[in-house]
Amino acid sequence: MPHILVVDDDREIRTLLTRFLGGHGYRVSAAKDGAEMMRMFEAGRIDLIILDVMLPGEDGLNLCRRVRAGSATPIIMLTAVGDETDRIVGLEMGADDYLSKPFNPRELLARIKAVLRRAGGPGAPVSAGETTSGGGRILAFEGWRLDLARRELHSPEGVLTQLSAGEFDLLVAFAEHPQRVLTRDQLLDLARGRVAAPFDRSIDVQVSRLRRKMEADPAEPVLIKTVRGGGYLFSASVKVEK
Amino acid sequence: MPHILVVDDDREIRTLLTRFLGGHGYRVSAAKDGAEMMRMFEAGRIDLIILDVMLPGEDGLNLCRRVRAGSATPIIMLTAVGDETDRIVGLEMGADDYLSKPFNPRELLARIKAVLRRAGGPGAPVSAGETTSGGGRILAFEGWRLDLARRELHSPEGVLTQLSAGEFDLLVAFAEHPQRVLTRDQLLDLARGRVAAPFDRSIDVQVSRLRRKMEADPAEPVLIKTVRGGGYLFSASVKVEK
DNA sequence: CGCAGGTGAAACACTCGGTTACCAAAATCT
DNA sequence: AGATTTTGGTAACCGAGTGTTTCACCTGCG
Repeated sequence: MPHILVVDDDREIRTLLTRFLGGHGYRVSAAKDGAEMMRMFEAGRIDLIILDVMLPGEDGLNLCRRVRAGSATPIIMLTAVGDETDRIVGLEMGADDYLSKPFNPRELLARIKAVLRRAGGPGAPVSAGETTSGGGRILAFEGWRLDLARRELHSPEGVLTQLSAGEFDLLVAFAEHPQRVLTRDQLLDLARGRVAAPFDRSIDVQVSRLRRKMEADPAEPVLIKTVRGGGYLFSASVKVEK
Repeated sequence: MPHILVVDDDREIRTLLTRFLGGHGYRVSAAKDGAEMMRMFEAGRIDLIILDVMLPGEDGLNLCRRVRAGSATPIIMLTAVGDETDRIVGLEMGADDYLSKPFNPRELLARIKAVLRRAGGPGAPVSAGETTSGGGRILAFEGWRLDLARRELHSPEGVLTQLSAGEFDLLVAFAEHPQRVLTRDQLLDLARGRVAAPFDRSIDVQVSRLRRKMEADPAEPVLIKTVRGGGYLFSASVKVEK
């Protein structure tokens, strides 16, 4: 069930889209401005953002660029009618598609499907002459290199470090939200896409396993710090490479 | 008398096309969704499919792919006006032509004739799993070369590696969707054109056989990685050569 | 100083995936 | 056609990965 984040300052449009997309099998969250959007984007696992260009405060184009700086999450921009300029700038900023207001909901649905299909679906085979580099990002921190496309972790010495699927997913969750305290709930959502059961300790165990593989001294963790009563914190600064 | 299958959820378009094409010497059947379409397609001998992209339930692009998995029957896609994305994806999925709505019936007629002429030459030989447009493509990755036309795999050392038909199809499915987690369902659909039975382990076994032939150390696979709870991932980047 | 809640770690249980063996269907060879 | 080989799928076993439980320990507090 893809999770869509709708960003628009018009309350009516937000409720309309929430209801419409919800009725078509999507999980929908809504934000009314950039600040709210970034908070939600960093907290939950978002599969696609529908982003109005005209927003109070920071505008949509800027937000688009900021999201793109650290993530390949698909973005569909909503532009004012016939505003060619916004459309072009939007695509340059890295938006995946655009739609001018007022729009036909069915058309929005079609674009959402198309964009999601391109981004992660089974379709979209490689086209001739291209090297595939879809979401080929590499996250680099403290000498480590985390290759999201190949699902590989390379140590500072350059050796391939074997991680289990769960360990890898958890590390990605950390590396995509560095220098922030993440609760066990958030980590569970980001890495496993599920919510915590009472007395759920699985994240603790996985953190411990990650530390054993990555920390010089697992008893004195440097990369993944414990925040008592809060959760865990990934302390390295992360650079997005590709 | 060629038999055309029209697939569109709009009743008006169906009757319009049925009457129009019928009047021009074609036998026409109509379906309102994917399920109906597949039923008719499998029941009768269909010479050409006219397929709307936007459909209730399974969408046109998916249907196109499913038909292509087991047949070379020509397909003309109907896309929403100016939807470049759908058009491109549609052609990648193996559609033979596209037309954006609303269209001129005479233009549709011209395209039908053209497509049938191209397809229905001397017998139109089909090999399952082959994409129509991608005649002589070679997919290259990590030194390996996968020749789709000859159905041959050459190792980095240049030696011909023997693969069974099923192994070859599965490898093609992987190489056409690199660096993406593919579920067993998707792989079964892509490589075999069928859906998974409960407790279906056939993909696992085929993956194991592929690894034995291609991985330096099958116990620590580098090319085809396992994503526990998710499926498999082809981790090499692929270049299309011809 | 004792207590309560929080965390790390070891041990265990359960699930999932890799692999082998085997069988039936299909292809190939006499 | 019949025999033989190849191939693909199923069943079964085993090991790896993941979550739960438990206990020890630590920290902060009364």
